[in-house]
Amino acid sequence: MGTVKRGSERREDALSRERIVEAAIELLDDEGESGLTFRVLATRLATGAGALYWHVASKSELLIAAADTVVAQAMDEAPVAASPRDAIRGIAGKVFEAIDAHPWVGTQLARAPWEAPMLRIFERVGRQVQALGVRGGAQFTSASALLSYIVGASIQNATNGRLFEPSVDRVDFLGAMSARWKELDAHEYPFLRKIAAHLPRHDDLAEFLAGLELILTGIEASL
Amino acid sequence: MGTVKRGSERREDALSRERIVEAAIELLDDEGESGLTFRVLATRLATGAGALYWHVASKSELLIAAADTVVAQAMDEAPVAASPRDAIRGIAGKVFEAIDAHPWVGTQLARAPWEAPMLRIFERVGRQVQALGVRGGAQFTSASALLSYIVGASIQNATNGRLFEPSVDRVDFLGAMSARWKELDAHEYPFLRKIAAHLPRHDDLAEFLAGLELILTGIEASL
DNA sequence: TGCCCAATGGAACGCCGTTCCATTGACCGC
DNA sequence: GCGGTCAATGGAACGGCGTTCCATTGGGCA
Repeated sequence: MGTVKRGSERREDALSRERIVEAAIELLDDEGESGLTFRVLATRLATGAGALYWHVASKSELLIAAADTVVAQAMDEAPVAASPRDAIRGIAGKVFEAIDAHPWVGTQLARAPWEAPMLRIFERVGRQVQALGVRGGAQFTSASALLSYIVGASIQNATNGRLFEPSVDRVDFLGAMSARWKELDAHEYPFLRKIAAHLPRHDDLAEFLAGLELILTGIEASL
Repeated sequence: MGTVKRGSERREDALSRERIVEAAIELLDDEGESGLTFRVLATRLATGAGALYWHVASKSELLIAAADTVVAQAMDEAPVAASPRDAIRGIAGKVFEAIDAHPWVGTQLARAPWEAPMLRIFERVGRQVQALGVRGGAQFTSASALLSYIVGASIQNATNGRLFEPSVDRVDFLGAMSARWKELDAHEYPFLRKIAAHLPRHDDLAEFLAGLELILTGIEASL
């Protein structure tokens, strides 16, 4: 092929920011947050750790880029909806799904809440809040509340499957958690002890969406 | 003093789990999350890093204990209230305040959402949800939604003051953020660009409590 | 008084993120 | 075609981390 403006393609397998981010996402998914290491990443890309720094400034920048890629894709996949309320449900569901599939994205959003990935979600939610008929400063309030809930709840959910070995599945995890709650001090933790019984048969996504409805109802009630 | 059951007091300045956790909190507050190091902590306590492991199993256990101490104190300080709704406002406010004063607590809650500190908050919120008249499975849904919102929003707020140097204050931070939002792509980010103007004069705590009202309204509407 | 063992603290291990720099090899002007 | 230039590479080295190991200590009890 002819000349390309800058650097062009040295080799077919040349390093590039995209290839690095892609490999980082794979590694994070495979090995978890502690599995992402410049050395391991370099090995997977058949290069040296130093070379990565030509394309990526630091590990935290790489993490943000990785999270942004996942979030951007999730936002693109969010279904078009008839009503603003449905649109918000769709966006929330996609975020929940993305963080569930990539738990490290949740941690990342909590660590850097004002970076690109969070802004993407905020923008999408905000537009629908506008479409809902919310006016003025309440737009910020409502969109922020939705964002905080969506991300906060997704993070908590995603940790379910991450705490123990991958071999321990969700049902076992909830069973163990329920047992732990039942053993709490009766005087200090009456509420947790009482609802511990509900834990094993609760549906994460349904619970998440039910919580979302509460906020949506609150927003529409204050229109 | 006579004999004490176990180990007793070797010296007045003896190491103990409490003293270690206390020093860790100080260090985290002074230097931020990256400032907590077993070596630095040992130096502050005038001992060696290895000695700490006699009282504390690992760094992550220490972080949980530190966060739990802060959260427990915040919960103890939560005001008694006339109505359940006021009580929830009080609890939320204390959590917000605690995470604002100790941003590392927020990160910690996001990283380990099923540990003791989170359960403390869940219990307090859950009791008030019960008192509000919510029944059965909806208690879990409502309390979870409140918890996710309270913690999620507090984390986002706390990061405001942590991103840049301590010398950069809140107003400058919000101004810089607002400027960044105004420079976003006009086609991709219409909502953020529009509300960027509101950013510099928004009141964090008021905004947080306004978002809380949305959920409370939603909960009471579905009674 | 002497033993025991909880408690200590310093050294060492294997990682980490990051920096440095000698080397490569494709492109551009000649 | 040829040589110079410089973006890009990758391996070595640096300082610091969490954690482990172990020789040493010194207070309480038989």
